[in-house]
Amino acid sequence: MKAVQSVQRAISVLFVVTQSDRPLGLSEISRRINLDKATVLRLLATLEDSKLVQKDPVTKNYSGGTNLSRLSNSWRNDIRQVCGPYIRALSEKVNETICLICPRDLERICIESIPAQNQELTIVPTIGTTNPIYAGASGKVLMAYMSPQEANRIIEKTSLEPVTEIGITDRKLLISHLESVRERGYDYSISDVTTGASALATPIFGSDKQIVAALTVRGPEVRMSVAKMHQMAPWLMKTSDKISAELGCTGLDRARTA
Amino acid sequence: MKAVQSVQRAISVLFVVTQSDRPLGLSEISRRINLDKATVLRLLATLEDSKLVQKDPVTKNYSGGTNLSRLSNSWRNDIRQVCGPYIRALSEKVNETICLICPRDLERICIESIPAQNQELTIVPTIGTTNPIYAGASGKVLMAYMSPQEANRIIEKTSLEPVTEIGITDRKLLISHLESVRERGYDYSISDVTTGASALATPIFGSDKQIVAALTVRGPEVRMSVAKMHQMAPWLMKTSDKISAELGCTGLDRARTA
DNA sequence: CCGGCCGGTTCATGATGTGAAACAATTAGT
DNA sequence: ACTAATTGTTTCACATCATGAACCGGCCGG
Repeated sequence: MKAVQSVQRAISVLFVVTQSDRPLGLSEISRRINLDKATVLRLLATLEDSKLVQKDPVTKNYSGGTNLSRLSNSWRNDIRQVCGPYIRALSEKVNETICLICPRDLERICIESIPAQNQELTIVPTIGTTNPIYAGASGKVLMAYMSPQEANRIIEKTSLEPVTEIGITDRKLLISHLESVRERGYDYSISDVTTGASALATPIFGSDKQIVAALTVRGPEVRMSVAKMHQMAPWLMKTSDKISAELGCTGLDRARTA
Repeated sequence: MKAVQSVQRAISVLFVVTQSDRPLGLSEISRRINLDKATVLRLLATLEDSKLVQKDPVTKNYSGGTNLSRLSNSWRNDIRQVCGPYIRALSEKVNETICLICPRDLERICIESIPAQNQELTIVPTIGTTNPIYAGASGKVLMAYMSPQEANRIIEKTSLEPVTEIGITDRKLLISHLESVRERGYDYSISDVTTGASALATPIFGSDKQIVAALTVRGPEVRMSVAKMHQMAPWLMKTSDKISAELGCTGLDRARTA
Protein backbone atom coordinates (compact mmCIF):
# COMPACT_ATOMS: atom_id res chain seq x y z
CA MET A 1 0.00 0.00 0.00
CA LYS A 2 1.29 3.35 -1.01
CA ALA A 3 1.60 5.80 1.84
CA VAL A 4 1.13 9.52 1.48
CA GLN A 5 4.54 11.12 1.63
CA SER A 6 3.64 14.54 2.97
CA VAL A 7 1.54 13.01 5.70
CA GLN A 8 4.34 10.70 6.73
CA ARG A 9 6.64 13.67 6.97
CA ALA A 10 4.13 15.72 8.89
CA ILE A 11 3.81 12.90 11.39
CA SER A 12 7.58 12.77 11.78
CA VAL A 13 7.58 16.48 12.46
CA LEU A 14 4.80 16.07 14.96
CA PHE A 15 6.63 13.30 16.78
CA VAL A 16 9.83 15.30 16.92
CA VAL A 17 8.06 18.34 18.31
CA THR A 18 5.93 16.54 20.86
CA GLN A 19 8.61 14.20 22.12
CA SER A 20 11.10 16.96 22.70
CA ASP A 21 10.93 18.43 26.15
CA ARG A 22 11.92 21.88 25.01
CA PRO A 23 10.49 23.95 22.17
CA LEU A 24 12.36 23.49 18.89
CA GLY A 25 13.27 25.92 16.16
CA LEU A 26 12.57 25.38 12.48
CA SER A 27 16.14 24.61 11.47
CA GLU A 28 16.66 22.14 14.25
CA ILE A 29 13.54 20.23 13.33
CA SER A 30 14.43 20.11 9.66
CA ARG A 31 17.91 18.94 10.52
CA ARG A 32 16.60 16.15 12.73
CA ILE A 33 14.40 14.66 10.06
CA ASN A 34 16.62 15.60 7.13
CA LEU A 35 14.17 17.72 5.24
CA ASP A 36 14.33 21.09 3.62
CA LYS A 37 13.43 24.01 5.83
CA ALA A 38 10.77 25.19 3.42
CA THR A 39 9.04 21.83 3.52
CA VAL A 40 9.15 21.60 7.27
CA LEU A 41 7.91 25.16 7.57
CA ARG A 42 4.85 24.36 5.49
CA LEU A 43 4.17 21.20 7.44
CA LEU A 44 4.51 23.09 10.70
CA ALA A 45 2.16 25.78 9.48
CA THR A 46 -0.38 23.12 8.65
CA LEU A 47 0.00 21.47 12.02
CA GLU A 48 -0.29 24.85 13.67
CA ASP A 49 -3.54 25.55 11.84
CA SER A 50 -5.11 22.55 13.46
CA LYS A 51 -3.47 23.41 16.77
CA LEU A 52 -1.43 20.26 16.98
CA VAL A 53 1.65 22.40 17.46
CA GLN A 54 1.93 25.97 18.58
CA LYS A 55 4.52 28.54 17.68
CA ASP A 56 5.86 30.92 20.26
CA PRO A 57 5.28 34.25 18.55
CA VAL A 58 8.48 35.76 19.91
CA THR A 59 11.05 32.94 19.89
CA LYS A 60 9.44 31.29 16.83
CA ASN A 61 9.94 27.95 18.49
CA TYR A 62 7.49 25.11 18.20
CA SER A 63 5.94 22.97 20.90
CA GLY A 64 2.91 20.76 21.28
CA GLY A 65 -0.48 22.37 20.67
CA THR A 66 -3.69 22.33 22.61
CA ASN A 67 -5.54 19.98 20.29
CA LEU A 68 -3.15 17.17 21.11
CA SER A 69 -5.45 16.28 23.97
CA ARG A 70 -8.18 15.71 21.42
CA LEU A 71 -6.14 12.76 20.27
CA SER A 72 -5.41 11.21 23.62
CA ASN A 73 -7.08 7.87 23.77
CA SER A 74 -10.26 8.14 25.71
CA TRP A 75 -10.02 4.64 27.09
CA ARG A 76 -6.78 5.56 28.76
CA ASN A 77 -8.63 8.24 30.67
CA ASP A 78 -11.34 5.75 31.43
CA ILE A 79 -9.00 3.22 32.87
CA ARG A 80 -7.18 5.77 34.99
CA GLN A 81 -10.50 7.05 36.20
CA VAL A 82 -11.85 3.70 37.34
CA CYS A 83 -8.50 2.64 38.72
CA GLY A 84 -8.11 5.76 40.86
CA PRO A 85 -9.99 4.70 43.98
CA TYR A 86 -8.75 1.12 43.87
CA ILE A 87 -5.09 1.91 43.52
CA ARG A 88 -5.29 4.61 46.14
CA ALA A 89 -6.72 2.09 48.56
CA LEU A 90 -4.08 -0.42 47.57
CA SER A 91 -1.41 2.22 47.98
CA GLU A 92 -2.43 2.80 51.58
CA LYS A 93 -2.57 -0.90 52.24
CA VAL A 94 0.84 -1.91 50.93
CA ASN A 95 2.49 1.47 51.42
CA GLU A 96 4.64 1.12 48.34
CA THR A 97 4.44 2.92 45.05
CA ILE A 98 1.73 1.69 42.71
CA CYS A 99 1.93 1.97 38.95
CA LEU A 100 -0.28 1.37 35.97
CA ILE A 101 1.65 0.09 32.99
CA CYS A 102 0.33 -0.10 29.45
CA PRO A 103 1.78 -1.83 26.41
CA ARG A 104 2.80 0.46 23.60
CA ASP A 105 4.36 -1.08 20.58
CA LEU A 106 7.58 -2.76 21.67
CA GLU A 107 7.60 -0.85 24.92
CA ARG A 108 5.73 -0.51 28.15
CA ILE A 109 4.70 2.91 29.35
CA CYS A 110 3.72 4.06 32.82
CA ILE A 111 0.38 5.87 32.63
CA GLU A 112 -0.25 6.30 36.33
CA SER A 113 1.86 6.26 39.41
CA ILE A 114 1.16 6.85 43.08
CA PRO A 115 4.30 7.17 45.17
CA ALA A 116 4.56 5.40 48.52
CA GLN A 117 3.71 7.61 51.46
CA ASN A 118 5.85 7.99 54.54
CA GLN A 119 8.76 6.06 53.14
CA GLU A 120 12.28 7.39 53.10
CA LEU A 121 13.53 4.93 50.52
CA THR A 122 11.17 4.58 47.60
CA ILE A 123 10.84 4.17 43.85
CA VAL A 124 9.41 7.17 42.03
CA PRO A 125 8.66 6.23 38.46
CA THR A 126 7.35 9.16 36.49
CA ILE A 127 4.28 8.93 34.38
CA GLY A 128 5.26 8.52 30.76
CA THR A 129 8.39 6.53 31.48
CA THR A 130 9.01 3.78 28.97
CA ASN A 131 11.00 0.54 29.10
CA PRO A 132 11.36 -2.44 26.83
CA ILE A 133 8.19 -4.44 27.16
CA TYR A 134 9.99 -7.65 28.03
CA ALA A 135 11.62 -6.03 31.07
CA GLY A 136 10.35 -6.43 34.59
CA ALA A 137 7.28 -7.99 36.10
CA SER A 138 4.76 -5.64 34.50
CA GLY A 139 6.12 -6.28 31.06
CA LYS A 140 6.07 -10.04 31.56
CA VAL A 141 2.46 -9.87 32.68
CA LEU A 142 1.52 -7.78 29.66
CA MET A 143 3.23 -10.23 27.33
CA ALA A 144 1.82 -13.26 29.09
CA TYR A 145 -1.75 -12.18 28.47
CA MET A 146 -1.56 -10.52 25.08
CA SER A 147 -2.45 -12.51 21.97
CA PRO A 148 0.19 -15.15 21.17
CA GLN A 149 0.88 -13.76 17.70
CA GLU A 150 1.48 -10.32 19.15
CA ALA A 151 3.80 -11.71 21.80
CA ASN A 152 5.66 -13.68 19.18
CA ARG A 153 6.02 -10.61 17.00
CA ILE A 154 7.61 -8.81 19.93
CA ILE A 155 9.88 -11.69 20.80
CA GLU A 156 11.07 -11.90 17.22
CA LYS A 157 11.42 -8.19 16.63
CA THR A 158 13.22 -7.28 19.79
CA SER A 159 16.78 -7.91 20.83
CA LEU A 160 15.89 -8.93 24.38
CA GLU A 161 18.78 -6.89 25.65
CA PRO A 162 18.39 -6.69 29.40
CA VAL A 163 18.21 -3.24 30.94
CA THR A 164 20.17 -4.44 33.95
CA GLU A 165 22.55 -7.38 34.18
CA ILE A 166 19.67 -9.50 35.35
CA GLY A 167 16.83 -10.26 32.97
CA ILE A 168 15.81 -13.04 30.67
CA THR A 169 17.66 -12.91 27.37
CA ASP A 170 16.82 -16.32 25.99
CA ARG A 171 13.72 -16.51 23.86
CA LYS A 172 12.72 -20.03 24.79
CA LEU A 173 13.27 -19.28 28.45
CA LEU A 174 11.09 -16.18 28.14
CA ILE A 175 8.27 -18.11 26.49
CA SER A 176 8.22 -20.75 29.19
CA HIS A 177 8.39 -18.03 31.81
CA LEU A 178 5.31 -16.38 30.30
CA GLU A 179 3.57 -19.75 30.52
CA SER A 180 4.30 -19.95 34.22
CA VAL A 181 3.05 -16.39 34.69
CA ARG A 182 -0.25 -17.41 33.14
CA GLU A 183 -0.51 -20.35 35.53
CA ARG A 184 0.30 -18.23 38.55
CA GLY A 185 -1.73 -15.18 37.57
CA TYR A 186 0.95 -12.71 38.53
CA ASP A 187 4.66 -12.09 38.14
CA TYR A 188 7.42 -10.62 40.24
CA SER A 189 10.96 -9.55 39.59
CA ILE A 190 13.95 -8.22 41.46
CA SER A 191 16.49 -5.81 39.99
CA ASP A 192 15.10 -6.52 36.56
CA VAL A 193 14.64 -2.97 35.39
CA THR A 194 16.07 -1.03 38.32
CA THR A 195 18.81 -2.57 40.41
CA GLY A 196 17.74 -2.94 44.00
CA ALA A 197 14.07 -2.61 43.13
CA SER A 198 11.45 -5.33 43.31
CA ALA A 199 8.20 -5.36 41.40
CA LEU A 200 5.00 -7.35 41.55
CA ALA A 201 2.42 -7.15 38.79
CA THR A 202 -1.04 -8.48 37.91
CA PRO A 203 -3.06 -8.13 34.71
CA ILE A 204 -6.02 -5.82 34.16
CA PHE A 205 -8.47 -6.88 31.47
CA GLY A 206 -10.94 -4.82 29.46
CA SER A 207 -14.44 -5.55 28.27
CA ASP A 208 -13.24 -7.77 25.46
CA LYS A 209 -11.10 -9.77 27.89
CA GLN A 210 -8.02 -8.36 26.29
CA ILE A 211 -5.25 -7.15 28.52
CA VAL A 212 -5.20 -3.38 28.83
CA ALA A 213 -2.69 -2.72 31.58
CA ALA A 214 -0.63 -4.17 34.38
CA LEU A 215 -1.16 -3.19 37.98
CA THR A 216 2.22 -3.00 39.62
CA VAL A 217 3.63 -2.41 43.05
CA ARG A 218 7.25 -1.43 43.22
CA GLY A 219 9.60 -1.00 46.11
CA PRO A 220 13.12 -1.53 47.35
CA GLU A 221 14.24 -5.13 47.68
CA VAL A 222 14.79 -4.74 51.41
CA ARG A 223 11.08 -4.27 51.96
CA MET A 224 9.90 -6.48 49.12
CA SER A 225 11.47 -9.89 49.40
CA VAL A 226 10.22 -12.80 47.34
CA ALA A 227 8.31 -14.08 50.35
CA LYS A 228 6.73 -10.69 50.95
CA MET A 229 5.70 -10.43 47.32
CA HIS A 230 4.02 -13.82 47.38
CA GLN A 231 2.17 -12.58 50.41
CA MET A 232 1.12 -9.39 48.66
CA ALA A 233 0.09 -11.11 45.44
CA PRO A 234 -3.48 -12.00 46.50
CA TRP A 235 -4.22 -8.37 47.41
CA LEU A 236 -2.98 -7.21 44.06
CA MET A 237 -4.93 -9.84 42.21
CA LYS A 238 -8.07 -8.98 44.10
CA THR A 239 -7.65 -5.33 43.21
CA SER A 240 -6.89 -5.92 39.56
CA ASP A 241 -9.82 -8.33 39.27
CA LYS A 242 -12.14 -5.71 40.71
CA ILE A 243 -10.84 -3.18 38.22
CA SER A 244 -11.23 -5.64 35.36
CA ALA A 245 -14.79 -6.30 36.46
CA GLU A 246 -15.58 -2.60 36.54
CA LEU A 247 -14.08 -2.23 33.09
CA GLY A 248 -16.67 -4.72 31.90
CA CYS A 249 -14.59 -7.85 31.88
CA THR A 250 -16.90 -10.65 32.93
CA GLY A 251 -16.12 -14.24 33.77
CA LEU A 252 -12.38 -14.52 34.00
CA ASP A 253 -11.67 -18.16 33.37
CA ARG A 254 -8.49 -18.32 35.36
CA ALA A 255 -8.63 -19.84 38.81
CA ARG A 256 -7.83 -16.73 40.71
CA THR A 257 -9.86 -16.91 43.86
CA ALA A 258 -8.02 -19.95 45.10
CA MET B 1 0.65 30.76 4.54
CA LYS B 2 -0.23 27.86 2.31
CA ALA B 3 -1.16 24.73 4.20
CA VAL B 4 -0.44 21.25 2.97
CA GLN B 5 -3.68 19.81 1.71
CA SER B 6 -3.05 16.13 2.27
CA VAL B 7 -1.83 16.77 5.78
CA GLN B 8 -4.89 18.83 6.62
CA ARG B 9 -7.05 16.00 5.38
CA ALA B 10 -5.07 13.41 7.29
CA ILE B 11 -5.52 15.42 10.46
CA SER B 12 -9.25 15.60 9.85
CA VAL B 13 -9.30 11.86 9.45
CA LEU B 14 -7.30 11.45 12.63
CA PHE B 15 -9.63 13.68 14.59
CA VAL B 16 -12.68 11.86 13.33
CA VAL B 17 -11.24 8.48 14.24
CA THR B 18 -9.92 9.42 17.66
CA GLN B 19 -12.91 11.44 18.77
CA SER B 20 -15.37 8.75 17.92
CA ASP B 21 -16.06 6.36 20.73
CA ARG B 22 -16.64 3.42 18.45
CA PRO B 23 -14.44 2.15 15.62
CA LEU B 24 -15.39 3.58 12.24
CA GLY B 25 -15.47 2.05 8.78
CA LEU B 26 -13.83 3.55 5.73
CA SER B 27 -17.03 4.69 4.06
CA GLU B 28 -18.35 6.35 7.16
CA ILE B 29 -15.16 8.30 7.65
CA SER B 30 -15.04 9.47 4.05
CA ARG B 31 -18.66 10.50 4.25
CA ARG B 32 -18.06 12.51 7.40
CA ILE B 33 -15.29 14.58 5.92
CA ASN B 34 -16.60 14.56 2.37
CA LEU B 35 -13.68 12.91 0.67
CA ASP B 36 -13.29 10.15 -1.81
CA LYS B 37 -12.96 6.69 -0.31
CA ALA B 38 -9.73 6.06 -2.14
CA THR B 39 -8.15 9.18 -0.69
CA VAL B 40 -9.25 8.39 2.82
CA LEU B 41 -8.04 4.84 2.44
CA ARG B 42 -4.58 6.08 1.54
CA LEU B 43 -4.55 8.53 4.40
CA LEU B 44 -5.68 5.86 6.82
CA ALA B 45 -2.99 3.50 5.56
CA THR B 46 -0.41 6.18 6.20
CA LEU B 47 -1.73 6.86 9.68
CA GLU B 48 -1.76 3.16 10.34
CA ASP B 49 1.87 2.87 9.30
CA SER B 50 2.85 5.26 12.04
CA LYS B 51 0.43 3.56 14.43
CA LEU B 52 -1.70 6.62 14.97
CA VAL B 53 -4.71 4.55 14.01
CA GLN B 54 -5.17 0.81 13.95
CA LYS B 55 -7.35 -1.29 11.71
CA ASP B 56 -9.24 -4.21 13.07
CA PRO B 57 -8.13 -6.95 10.68
CA VAL B 58 -11.52 -8.62 10.67
CA THR B 59 -14.08 -5.82 10.80
CA LYS B 60 -11.79 -3.44 8.88
CA ASN B 61 -12.79 -0.69 11.23
CA TYR B 62 -10.44 2.00 12.41
CA SER B 63 -9.73 3.23 15.93
CA GLY B 64 -6.98 5.10 17.69
CA GLY B 65 -3.49 3.60 17.54
CA THR B 66 -0.90 2.98 20.19
CA ASN B 67 1.39 5.81 19.18
CA LEU B 68 -1.20 8.38 20.11
CA SER B 69 0.27 8.35 23.56
CA ARG B 70 3.55 9.50 22.05
CA LEU B 71 1.77 12.72 21.26
CA SER B 72 0.22 13.35 24.61
CA ASN B 73 1.71 16.49 25.99
CA SER B 74 4.48 15.63 28.35
CA TRP B 75 3.88 18.70 30.46
CA ARG B 76 0.38 17.48 31.12
CA ASN B 77 1.85 14.36 32.60
CA ASP B 78 4.31 16.48 34.50
CA ILE B 79 1.67 18.65 36.02
CA ARG B 80 -0.45 15.69 37.02
CA GLN B 81 2.61 14.10 38.52
CA VAL B 82 3.61 17.04 40.69
CA CYS B 83 0.02 17.79 41.60
CA GLY B 84 -0.68 14.26 42.78
CA PRO B 85 0.53 14.49 46.38
CA TYR B 86 -0.80 18.00 46.90
CA ILE B 87 -4.28 17.39 45.65
CA ARG B 88 -4.51 14.12 47.52
CA ALA B 89 -3.66 15.95 50.71
CA LEU B 90 -6.14 18.68 49.87
CA SER B 91 -8.75 16.06 49.08
CA GLU B 92 -8.42 14.60 52.54
CA LYS B 93 -8.56 18.01 54.13
CA VAL B 94 -11.67 19.37 52.44
CA ASN B 95 -13.28 16.01 51.77
CA GLU B 96 -14.79 17.13 48.50
CA THR B 97 -13.88 16.21 44.96
CA ILE B 98 -10.79 17.93 43.60
CA CYS B 99 -10.24 18.60 39.92
CA LEU B 100 -7.51 19.85 37.67
CA ILE B 101 -8.87 21.87 34.77
CA CYS B 102 -6.87 22.91 31.72
CA PRO B 103 -7.76 25.35 28.98
CA ARG B 104 -8.16 23.86 25.55
CA ASP B 105 -9.13 26.17 22.77
CA LEU B 106 -12.56 27.53 23.55
CA GLU B 107 -13.15 24.87 26.15
CA ARG B 108 -11.93 23.72 29.51
CA ILE B 109 -11.02 20.09 30.02
CA CYS B 110 -10.71 18.10 33.21
CA ILE B 111 -7.36 16.34 33.26
CA GLU B 112 -7.45 14.99 36.78
CA SER B 113 -10.14 14.30 39.31
CA ILE B 114 -10.15 12.83 42.78
CA PRO B 115 -13.63 12.06 44.07
CA ALA B 116 -14.60 12.94 47.62
CA GLN B 117 -14.26 10.05 50.05
CA ASN B 118 -16.97 8.96 52.44
CA GLN B 119 -19.62 11.22 51.00
CA GLU B 120 -23.00 9.99 49.91
CA LEU B 121 -23.80 13.03 47.83
CA THR B 122 -20.92 14.07 45.63
CA ILE B 123 -19.89 15.42 42.26
CA VAL B 124 -18.04 12.97 40.06
CA PRO B 125 -16.59 14.71 37.07
CA THR B 126 -14.87 12.34 34.73
CA ILE B 127 -11.44 13.01 33.37
CA GLY B 128 -11.69 14.31 29.84
CA THR B 129 -14.97 16.11 30.41
CA THR B 130 -15.18 19.42 28.57
CA ASN B 131 -17.26 22.54 29.11
CA PRO B 132 -17.27 26.01 27.62
CA ILE B 133 -14.31 27.81 29.06
CA TYR B 134 -16.34 30.73 30.33
CA ALA B 135 -18.49 28.46 32.49
CA GLY B 136 -17.94 27.95 36.18
CA ALA B 137 -15.27 29.04 38.60
CA SER B 138 -12.41 27.10 37.00
CA GLY B 139 -13.09 28.59 33.62
CA LYS B 140 -13.25 32.11 35.02
CA VAL B 141 -9.93 31.59 36.77
CA LEU B 142 -8.34 30.30 33.58
CA MET B 143 -9.63 33.28 31.63
CA ALA B 144 -8.70 35.76 34.32
CA TYR B 145 -5.05 34.81 34.19
CA MET B 146 -4.51 34.04 30.53
CA SER B 147 -3.12 36.71 28.25
CA PRO B 148 -5.63 39.51 27.61
CA GLN B 149 -5.59 39.04 23.85
CA GLU B 150 -6.34 35.35 24.25
CA ALA B 151 -9.17 36.07 26.65
CA ASN B 152 -10.56 38.67 24.26
CA ARG B 153 -10.37 36.24 21.39
CA ILE B 154 -12.44 33.80 23.38
CA ILE B 155 -14.93 36.42 24.47
CA GLU B 156 -15.40 37.52 20.89
CA LYS B 157 -15.50 34.08 19.36
CA THR B 158 -17.87 32.46 21.77
CA SER B 159 -21.59 32.90 22.20
CA LEU B 160 -21.47 32.96 26.01
CA GLU B 161 -24.47 30.72 26.13
CA PRO B 162 -24.82 29.58 29.72
CA VAL B 163 -24.82 25.85 30.38
CA THR B 164 -27.37 26.29 33.14
CA GLU B 165 -29.86 29.16 33.61
CA ILE B 166 -27.34 30.88 35.81
CA GLY B 167 -24.11 32.14 34.31
CA ILE B 168 -22.74 35.40 33.00
CA THR B 169 -23.90 36.10 29.47
CA ASP B 170 -22.92 39.74 29.16
CA ARG B 171 -19.45 40.41 27.80
CA LYS B 172 -18.77 43.57 29.75
CA LEU B 173 -19.99 41.94 32.92
CA LEU B 174 -17.70 38.98 32.30
CA ILE B 175 -14.70 41.21 31.76
CA SER B 176 -15.24 43.10 34.98
CA HIS B 177 -15.83 39.82 36.77
CA LEU B 178 -12.47 38.54 35.55
CA GLU B 179 -10.91 41.71 36.91
CA SER B 180 -12.36 41.02 40.34
CA VAL B 181 -11.12 37.43 40.15
CA ARG B 182 -7.60 38.74 39.58
CA GLU B 183 -7.93 41.00 42.62
CA ARG B 184 -9.24 38.22 44.81
CA GLY B 185 -6.94 35.49 43.55
CA TYR B 186 -9.68 32.87 43.30
CA ASP B 187 -13.22 32.45 42.06
CA TYR B 188 -16.29 30.54 43.13
CA SER B 189 -19.61 29.73 41.57
CA ILE B 190 -22.85 28.03 42.42
CA SER B 191 -24.99 26.13 39.94
CA ASP B 192 -22.96 27.63 37.14
CA VAL B 193 -22.18 24.48 35.23
CA THR B 194 -24.08 21.88 37.25
CA THR B 195 -27.23 22.89 39.08
CA GLY B 196 -26.88 22.36 42.79
CA ALA B 197 -23.11 22.19 42.60
CA SER B 198 -20.66 24.73 43.96
CA ALA B 199 -17.13 25.19 42.78
CA LEU B 200 -14.09 27.02 44.07
CA ALA B 201 -11.00 27.47 41.90
CA THR B 202 -7.49 28.90 42.07
CA PRO B 203 -4.87 29.32 39.35
CA ILE B 204 -1.78 27.17 38.86
CA PHE B 205 1.12 28.82 37.04
CA GLY B 206 4.00 27.28 35.13
CA SER B 207 7.64 28.20 34.88
CA ASP B 208 6.93 31.07 32.51
CA LYS B 209 4.31 32.45 34.90
CA GLN B 210 1.66 31.53 32.40
CA ILE B 211 -1.46 29.86 33.68
CA VAL B 212 -1.45 26.15 33.05
CA ALA B 213 -4.42 24.87 34.98
CA ALA B 214 -7.05 25.61 37.58
CA LEU B 215 -7.20 23.77 40.88
CA THR B 216 -10.82 23.23 41.71
CA VAL B 217 -12.86 21.83 44.55
CA ARG B 218 -16.43 20.91 43.73
CA GLY B 219 -19.26 19.81 45.93
CA PRO B 220 -22.99 20.09 46.53
CA GLU B 221 -24.25 23.52 47.50
CA VAL B 222 -25.52 22.22 50.83
CA ARG B 223 -21.97 21.56 51.98
CA MET B 224 -20.33 24.38 50.06
CA SER B 225 -22.02 27.66 50.86
CA VAL B 226 -20.51 30.96 49.86
CA ALA B 227 -19.24 31.44 53.40
CA LYS B 228 -17.70 27.97 53.44
CA MET B 229 -15.98 28.61 50.16
CA HIS B 230 -14.45 31.84 51.35
CA GLN B 231 -13.20 29.87 54.31
CA MET B 232 -11.73 27.18 52.06
CA ALA B 233 -10.16 29.62 49.64
CA PRO B 234 -6.90 30.15 51.57
CA TRP B 235 -6.24 26.41 51.68
CA LEU B 236 -6.77 26.14 47.97
CA MET B 237 -4.56 29.11 47.24
CA LYS B 238 -1.84 27.76 49.46
CA THR B 239 -1.96 24.44 47.64
CA SER B 240 -2.00 25.92 44.16
CA ASP B 241 0.83 28.27 45.05
CA LYS B 242 2.91 25.34 46.25
CA ILE B 243 2.22 23.53 43.02
CA SER B 244 3.09 26.61 40.97
CA ALA B 245 6.33 26.91 42.88
CA GLU B 246 7.20 23.28 42.21
CA LEU B 247 6.41 23.81 38.55
CA GLY B 248 9.12 26.44 38.55
CA CYS B 249 7.00 29.55 38.89
CA THR B 250 8.96 31.94 41.06
CA GLY B 251 7.90 35.21 42.59
CA LEU B 252 4.18 35.52 42.08
CA ASP B 253 3.51 39.23 42.21
CA ARG B 254 0.01 38.98 43.56
CA ALA B 255 -0.55 39.52 47.24
CA ARG B 256 -1.61 36.04 48.07
CA THR B 257 -0.22 35.35 51.48
CA ALA B 258 -2.40 37.95 53.15
C1' DC C 1 31.95 45.26 8.91
C1' DC C 2 31.75 40.64 7.94
C1' DG C 3 30.31 35.71 8.00
C1' DG C 4 27.25 32.49 9.85
C1' DC C 5 23.02 31.39 11.51
C1' DC C 6 18.26 32.15 11.85
C1' DG C 7 13.13 32.10 10.06
C1' DG C 8 10.75 33.01 5.99
C1' DT C 9 9.65 33.58 0.75
C1' DT C 10 9.76 32.59 -4.13
C1' DC C 11 9.11 29.72 -8.07
C1' DA C 12 10.04 26.35 -11.92
C1' DT C 13 9.72 21.47 -11.97
C1' DG C 14 7.80 17.04 -11.92
C1' DA C 15 6.82 13.92 -8.53
C1' DT C 16 2.90 12.94 -6.09
C1' DG C 17 -1.62 12.89 -4.48
C1' DT C 18 -6.05 12.69 -6.50
C1' DG C 19 -10.87 10.84 -7.57
C1' DA C 20 -13.81 8.58 -11.08
C1' DA C 21 -14.53 4.20 -12.40
C1' DA C 22 -14.38 -0.69 -12.04
C1' DC C 23 -13.83 -4.67 -8.80
C1' DA C 24 -14.93 -8.34 -5.53
C1' DA C 25 -17.21 -9.46 -1.41
C1' DT C 26 -20.84 -8.76 1.91
C1' DT C 27 -25.12 -7.45 3.47
C1' DA C 28 -29.97 -5.95 3.08
C1' DG C 29 -34.29 -5.98 0.76
C1' DT C 30 -38.35 -8.43 -0.84
C1' DA D 1 -33.35 -16.86 -4.20
C1' DC D 2 -32.19 -13.17 -6.66
C1' DT D 3 -31.49 -8.60 -6.82
C1' DA D 4 -29.71 -4.19 -5.31
C1' DA D 5 -27.12 -1.55 -2.42
C1' DT D 6 -23.26 -1.50 0.67
C1' DT D 7 -18.67 -2.29 1.84
C1' DG D 8 -13.38 -2.19 1.23
C1' DT D 9 -9.96 -2.17 -2.39
C1' DT D 10 -7.41 -1.57 -6.86
C1' DT D 11 -6.26 0.85 -10.98
C1' DC D 12 -4.78 4.67 -13.70
C1' DA D 13 -4.60 9.02 -16.45
C1' DC D 14 -4.33 13.63 -15.17
C1' DA D 15 -2.82 18.00 -13.26
C1' DT D 16 -2.74 19.50 -8.85
C1' DC D 17 0.13 20.02 -5.40
C1' DA D 18 4.08 19.45 -2.68
C1' DT D 19 8.87 20.05 -3.27
C1' DG D 20 13.66 22.01 -2.44
C1' DA D 21 17.35 24.99 -4.37
C1' DA D 22 18.18 29.49 -4.32
C1' DC D 23 17.32 33.87 -2.28
C1' DC D 24 16.09 37.45 1.23
C1' DG D 25 16.40 40.20 5.37
C1' DG D 26 17.38 40.12 10.27
C1' DC D 27 20.08 38.97 14.14
C1' DC D 28 24.11 37.85 16.70
C1' DG D 29 29.17 37.24 17.74
C1' DG D 30 33.64 38.12 16.36
